[in-house]
Amino acid sequence: MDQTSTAPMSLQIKKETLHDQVANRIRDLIIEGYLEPGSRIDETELIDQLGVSRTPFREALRTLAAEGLVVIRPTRGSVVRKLSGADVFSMLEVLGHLEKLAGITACERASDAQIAGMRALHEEMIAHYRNRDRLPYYKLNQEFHSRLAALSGNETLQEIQQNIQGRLKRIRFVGNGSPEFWAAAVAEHDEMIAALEARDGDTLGEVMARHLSRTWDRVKDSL
Amino acid sequence: MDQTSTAPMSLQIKKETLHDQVANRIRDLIIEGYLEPGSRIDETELIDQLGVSRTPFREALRTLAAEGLVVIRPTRGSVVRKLSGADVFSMLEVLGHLEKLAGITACERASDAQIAGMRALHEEMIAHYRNRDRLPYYKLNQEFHSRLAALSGNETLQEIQQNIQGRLKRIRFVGNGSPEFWAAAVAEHDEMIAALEARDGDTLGEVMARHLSRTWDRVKDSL
DNA sequence: ACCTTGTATTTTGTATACAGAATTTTCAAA
DNA sequence: TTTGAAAATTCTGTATACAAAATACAAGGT
Repeated sequence: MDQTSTAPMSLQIKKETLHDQVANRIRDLIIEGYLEPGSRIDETELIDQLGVSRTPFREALRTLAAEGLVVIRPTRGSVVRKLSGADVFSMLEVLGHLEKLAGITACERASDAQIAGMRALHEEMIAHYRNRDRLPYYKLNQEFHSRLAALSGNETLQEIQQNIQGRLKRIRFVGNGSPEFWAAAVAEHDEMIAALEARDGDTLGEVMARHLSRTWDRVKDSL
Repeated sequence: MDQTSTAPMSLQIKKETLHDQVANRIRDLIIEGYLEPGSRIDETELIDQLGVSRTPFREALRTLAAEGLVVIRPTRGSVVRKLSGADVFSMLEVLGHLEKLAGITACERASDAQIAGMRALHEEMIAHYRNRDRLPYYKLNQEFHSRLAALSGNETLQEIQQNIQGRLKRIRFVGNGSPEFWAAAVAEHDEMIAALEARDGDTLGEVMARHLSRTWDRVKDSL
């Protein structure tokens, strides 16, 4: 996750199995919109587009189902999960509380170096914001929130945050909002960094929660 | 969930696919301790014990892996996931905050009938407690927490609560604690019901959080 | 025309076969 | 005995084959 850290990284050559590759590929296809929410997943078609057999493909589907990205209807095929407004709201509600918790614990548990790293990331984001580079900003934004979750030191929190973030990626990507929303988001990130540097957990938690409930405003119309 | 409700129930015959059955079966085997945490899962052996072929079996394994109950090490077989103390702590920390949220929102969103249902369930639990019937109490306890999560009206919260609860089942079952712990747990449930009936979200949330952090005390020595 | 019923086609679920890794065993040399 | 390499065996990953179910389609009846 943190390539620049000094922690000893495993040199293990990662051999990714086919089903993992397939799962990753399908995830991307969903996020990038090639597979539309609600649409049926044509096994035969995707299989020979990907050039794999059914076995790894189906295993991948089951993984994605467990992650909540697709829905498998027994004997009736699979569908890209379509999120209702209520679904998204509920996810953001949970995510808000989770990130609030992450913020509070991060203030207690993070090292100074880690906090400095967050500041650096934030500056990078601001640079992209100044140039109005949406995609790179978007990507760093994902990382910003992931890293903050990591600073909580709570692996379960991280895992769940990752999962929900994954489910929402598509929607956030589409409903990336107006210039004003963007500016507000940047301002909120500013507050977060300040609170984190001051190790003011309550404030950070409060900002995180607010940030997430704003996200709902930013996104809700594109449903 | 509520079989006695007056809502029209679907008459659909539920056809469970083999891999779902297998996944459920393996889940039970893990919870009941036939498959020990950390032990390798012998594919060949389990396959002919269950009387299924490898395909549904492997699909089931991948589901369980996504749920966090087993770990699949590429080309080196699968293992029942063994939770470290830190794992359990992190899960309970998250679960505590989630259930706190559930409590707060339940006070806002639950109907009087639903609250009465919780009271009834609580009375049942007390009856089991008086008779020192551990297993039935344990089962209703799971339901108590699930139902409370349901009252939040937040599906994502429910889903995640379910998932974490599932991962912890085995451990909770083993470390079911001393009589004093049990009595304390019952007392806490008492507080919860009272707060819920008073629709006092803050108090309920506070009790939920406390209850979960006590759970850590109840369980931590059995790791 | 529209619904029904039976048939063909497609699609899904499961079993099995095969290839390539990893593990275990064997056996010889230090 | 211990060590190391090679062979044998057992497992895992993937492809494919077959069966059962669902869907699409067509013919016949109302």
